[in-house]
Amino acid sequence: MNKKDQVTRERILNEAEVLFAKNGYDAVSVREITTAARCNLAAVNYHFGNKQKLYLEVFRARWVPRARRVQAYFRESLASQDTVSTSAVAQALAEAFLKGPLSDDERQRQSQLMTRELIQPTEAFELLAGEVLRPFFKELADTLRPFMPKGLGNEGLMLNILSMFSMVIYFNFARAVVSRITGRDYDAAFKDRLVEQIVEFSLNGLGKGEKEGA
Amino acid sequence: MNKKDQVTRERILNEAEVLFAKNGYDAVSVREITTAARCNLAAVNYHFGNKQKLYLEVFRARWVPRARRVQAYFRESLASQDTVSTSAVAQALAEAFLKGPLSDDERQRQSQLMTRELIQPTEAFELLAGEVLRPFFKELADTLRPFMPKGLGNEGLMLNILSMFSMVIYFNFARAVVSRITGRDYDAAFKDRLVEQIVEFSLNGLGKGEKEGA
DNA sequence: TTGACATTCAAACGTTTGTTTGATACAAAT
DNA sequence: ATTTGTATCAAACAAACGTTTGAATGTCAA
Repeated sequence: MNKKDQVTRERILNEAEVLFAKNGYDAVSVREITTAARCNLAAVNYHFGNKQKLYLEVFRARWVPRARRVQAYFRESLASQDTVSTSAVAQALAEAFLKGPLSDDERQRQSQLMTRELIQPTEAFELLAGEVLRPFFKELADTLRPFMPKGLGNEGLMLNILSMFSMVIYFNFARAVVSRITGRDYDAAFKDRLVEQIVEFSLNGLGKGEKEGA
Repeated sequence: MNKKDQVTRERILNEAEVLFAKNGYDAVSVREITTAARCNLAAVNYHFGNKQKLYLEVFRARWVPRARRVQAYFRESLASQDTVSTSAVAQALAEAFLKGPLSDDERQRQSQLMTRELIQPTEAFELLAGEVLRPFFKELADTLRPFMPKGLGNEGLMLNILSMFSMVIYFNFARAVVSRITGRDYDAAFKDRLVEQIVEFSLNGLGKGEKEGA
């Protein structure tokens, strides 16, 4: 294995991720990928075996590590608080996903790749669910458990977490609708607004609390 | 235009909807569609011009009318209540989308088609957003407005509606994850549970209220 | 310098793709 | 019975697809 090889392999992975995220697996041809990566057509099969295995490797080598970075950001952001509370968890969660350690392009790719797997699971879904989502939800559950009402079972807690999660990923992947409905661009100010929205809604639902603090 | 023609055209639309929803535009071939519809390959181009126009017609002739049925169901369900309240709106919304007038297959197709357009808008997105989502959100906003805190602007109200909506569509399209995390099948009982979850979360967020009523 | 191995490359493989064509079948109107 | 218009069909089209091949190139150890 050469140095030049690594470079080509990496370039293919990068371009494949961008194209798969933007257009989906079937709409992207191996020729598109290799042209974007400025290498020969046969390079995909040489380095990855075939197109499907390249797609899987995008998740293994790119998506999962990035998801772990987001998770780590969430963990640290929570640890930096003096006291953990429900609102701190919601805040850290929303910030990690909507702002967090990823660039805006990375974030968009990440949620597009994930959402495609959620709609129509392939082999990559096992990676996504088993290595990232399930452990992360488990961690969230353990963190939130002490603050939940006694009567709330594990299923109820999980559903609450999924409810928060639904907002977080929705505001990431459905930008087209959100922009169209609110009439706002996805700039830094709007992302702040969305974090605020998710936190507030997670705490009080439809407005009961009139933003007493802050 | 013949009677037989209508039948073929309808069969193509039906099979196209099923396949586009399940596999996405690019993963479905015209041959697959015409084989499933038991007609000649050239029928798609004869009746619809080309594949892309067929895809668009699926939204025009199938998706939009179904979305209107869901909307109507929501409206009637709300009208049948003696008094409109925030919780009644949330209840009617969640029920319309998760149970509502559609069969389970229809519901799944509907949200898969929509979610694909949300991730990666095509020409069909204009139909979806302009003819269905925007007017529906407008209606929701007008209904909820009287119950919202005075300080809440139009943008805040819209974001609240989008937050509810995010849960509703998430619990529809991300069945794979939801099932995997909660360990439950999407049977009638679980859908009831999800409606309850969405209503409760929409009203109280993360649990502040310990389900005082009911 | 030679040999062994890893990587790139142009070219071709056999399929499958969306679309077009021209003949045929069928219905209703003249 | 003949004309007219519509719908279906098998067959073919060029283009694009994923993958394979075998030769060329580069790299490093012996």
